Amino acid sequence: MDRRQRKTRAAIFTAFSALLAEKPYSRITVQQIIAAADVGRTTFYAHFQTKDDLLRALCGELFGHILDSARDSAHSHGLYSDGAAPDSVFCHLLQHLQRNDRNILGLLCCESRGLFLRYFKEGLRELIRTELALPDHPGGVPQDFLVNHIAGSFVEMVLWWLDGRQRQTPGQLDAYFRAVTAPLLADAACQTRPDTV
Amino acid sequence: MDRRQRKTRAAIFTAFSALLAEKPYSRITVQQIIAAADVGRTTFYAHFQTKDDLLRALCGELFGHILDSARDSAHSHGLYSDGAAPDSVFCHLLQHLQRNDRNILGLLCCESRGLFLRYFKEGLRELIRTELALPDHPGGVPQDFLVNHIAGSFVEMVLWWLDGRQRQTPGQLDAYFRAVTAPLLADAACQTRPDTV
DNA sequence: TGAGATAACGAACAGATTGTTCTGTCTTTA
DNA sequence: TAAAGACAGAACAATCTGTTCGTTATCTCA
Repeated sequence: MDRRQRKTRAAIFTAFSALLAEKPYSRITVQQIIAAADVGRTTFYAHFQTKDDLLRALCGELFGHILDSARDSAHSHGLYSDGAAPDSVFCHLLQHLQRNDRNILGLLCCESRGLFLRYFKEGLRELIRTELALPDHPGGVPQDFLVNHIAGSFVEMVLWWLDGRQRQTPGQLDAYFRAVTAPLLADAACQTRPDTV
Repeated sequence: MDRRQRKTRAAIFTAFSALLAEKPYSRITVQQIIAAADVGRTTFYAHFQTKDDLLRALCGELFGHILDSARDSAHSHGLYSDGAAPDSVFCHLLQHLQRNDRNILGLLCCESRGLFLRYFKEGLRELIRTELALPDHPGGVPQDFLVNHIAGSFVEMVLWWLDGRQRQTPGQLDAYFRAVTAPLLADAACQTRPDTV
């Protein structure tokens, strides 16, 4: 990709992120974005068809990155690790978040986080579906339901964590998450419910 | 409240709901709302400061209603019923949804459902916090986390149900929900994990 | 190194939306 | 019946959107 393109694209992403940190998505205008990015109006529309399009691109960039990383981790350790918590993929994801790569936390804390989490959850579901060998019908519940439940629970946990000013470490959160989801997977190739936290 | 006010308010709500059924919230303009409601521009702004304000009011109206009803049900049966599934509050909520009171399903299916679910979840959390006697630290997990997990899981389940064209009955869903959450509450005054579904 | 291709700029545009203000009419209520 | 309040209708300035134009700067490849 042309260096000029990369520069403007980056400038727009940065400006957009900064704006999201201070006002809700719905109140951000293209005007403000191009002003903050110091980019011509024409240029913006050459890169993105609309503001929603920009949002999609940003989400793809951010979550694609950490989910790919998680997928790699899954291949070496399994979705739920069988030993030390820090090796689990969920813990891996949480560590990524805490490290705040590319200011992803800023976006997940902003008023419009619902928009981002929708993308995040979609990616998560895909990850769980492909990487975790789920039992056929644990407790009489369809697999599809279970995948949604696990992905959804993870996202809800992240929200809770963010709202609580991130007082827990990734390790703690991972333990909580295991406590509420691992029992459902007792049949699968995963750790049994931890008795201490 | 003045009958005129009630009529206007109702007309706006109805028009707004109808519009939400056919296009996303972000693409609905005040123009369209007042045209559909057949109401003067001035009148709209006399009732609602902004479009977001209208959304808030609608959510309060809708969810306030079914959550209050659920609260009553909780007082007579407990949050998880101890016998027949149809008596549980969660099942009660699901039945409310399925009955599609005030076209609430239309709103939860539309592209902007994220906005509505935020309100719904907030109300749910309050309901669970006040109506369910949770064990202190089941599985070493903070109560607050558990409340969020249960409310969040319920909302995620509803989403899943809606996306799947509502193929399950409230009774089935309630059974699924018990299967994935009841084990966490084994210590509390609630049913143990059902072994058949 | 030079020329063509590509990206960005800046200005300007019509069309639409927003929230407000005004005046006049109708309905409620006291 | 009279005052208070709700509504309609029109018009408003300000803003935003998405597009078009001609011009300048930068990249890429021969």
